[in-house]
Amino acid sequence: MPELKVQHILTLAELLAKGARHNFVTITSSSLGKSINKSQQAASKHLLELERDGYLERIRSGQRVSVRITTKGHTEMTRISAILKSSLDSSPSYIEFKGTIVSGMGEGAYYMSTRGYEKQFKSKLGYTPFPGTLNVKLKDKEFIEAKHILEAHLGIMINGFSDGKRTYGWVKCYPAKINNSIEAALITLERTHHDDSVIELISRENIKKATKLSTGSQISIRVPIRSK
Amino acid sequence: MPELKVQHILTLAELLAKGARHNFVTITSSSLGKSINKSQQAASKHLLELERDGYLERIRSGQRVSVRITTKGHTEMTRISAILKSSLDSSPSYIEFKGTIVSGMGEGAYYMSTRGYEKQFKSKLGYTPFPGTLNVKLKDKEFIEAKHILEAHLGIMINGFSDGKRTYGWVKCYPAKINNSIEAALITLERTHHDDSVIELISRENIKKATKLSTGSQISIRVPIRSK
DNA sequence: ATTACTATCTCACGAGTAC
DNA sequence: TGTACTCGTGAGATAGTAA
Repeated sequence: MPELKVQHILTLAELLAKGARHNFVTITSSSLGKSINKSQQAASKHLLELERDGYLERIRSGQRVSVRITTKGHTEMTRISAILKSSLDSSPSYIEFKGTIVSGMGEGAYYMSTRGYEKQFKSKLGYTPFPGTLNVKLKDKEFIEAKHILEAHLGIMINGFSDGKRTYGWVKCYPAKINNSIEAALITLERTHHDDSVIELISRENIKKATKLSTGSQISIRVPIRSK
Repeated sequence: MPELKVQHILTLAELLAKGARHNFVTITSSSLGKSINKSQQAASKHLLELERDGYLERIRSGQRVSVRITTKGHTEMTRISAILKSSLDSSPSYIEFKGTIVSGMGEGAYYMSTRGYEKQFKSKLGYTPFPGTLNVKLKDKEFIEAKHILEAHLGIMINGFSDGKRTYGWVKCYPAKINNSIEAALITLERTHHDDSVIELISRENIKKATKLSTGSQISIRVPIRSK
């Protein structure tokens, strides 16, 4: 689609940067070559081809050669720049997980309702979660990998504590949306009893009840991330 | 400087557009090839090289291959996009002419102070120009060419008229700055008595007096243009 | 259906050089 | 100094094909 050759993009960018949009700019092929990290010959050929294809015009006054980008050249550069920019901007700002609900909300309940965690959830998450976790078995390798990527991002840290009898590890919370609607938090535990392919979620409500989802249901979890 | 190969830019852009910034996106080399207008083999090689150089990661689940752009890849694309954008934005928004003042302010005076022109100058330009024009002999071919480019842009049109005895052609005015300070207007005439290498300027004041410039002085004229 | 190898072709680049 | 030929080299593309 870009009928402008890829190799010429940087050359045009360089000329544009030198101000050749509206005015003729005097330039030598060797200086241009240095700017684009190519030889004098390559720069000369670029100019020749760009001129031939209508992306720039040249005027010679004896030795001096002046160059100006045509509207066509400018349009094309604008287009490419827009493609790049939009492909960068269109990146979704979330990490998505897909999998199926597994198990009950078994032993998670015990931990989640421990006093030491509950207080922190309330203050850092803004609510006291339903006592129990929703476990989701991830569908593919890529989601397991995504979990590692997620861990590189900042989450809400719930500190571990000890109640004298035993110690409880930290819990990291990542606010998330289930099926693009229910507010929840994906949690990672310092001491997990699951393997890598299972993630755990907590929420204000009993997720299964609130959503008619049950063991075996396919769900999607999206964790928004701030793309610095 | 871009250690990312130029040929890979569009490939990365395509993957980015498919959402591969944070999530693994499933893709085949032949579909990617179609997207970037290359062969399946070329797309495959691009993925291989981009992975080798750390711009993306791949995960295979049997036949399926999922791809995600790394931070390095994203950073590099952002950098290139910024280079392009800044080279487009940095374009000066004026057309510049350089030359030397010639002749006196001879016969222009007669026309400029004609009642039919004066009224229009006052209303369209905002002032009644000093009766006389400053003529500038352009220094180089590129400025003569720039004059033609200027003519493709919209100017302020002063209509021609007839006073019964004779007819007067239109005058097109382009507000300009002389030596980056004095407000003036470059004018082009329907019926000019100069050759292409001379431009005429009008101004509220007597330019020569106001600026200590005289015949033979080198001056610069900048005509701002709105880059649509 | 895939991916990715090998072989081949094309063309971008730089060296040398004419002008 | 300049630009821009020719020509040799190799990167990057495709065709064919194996797995």
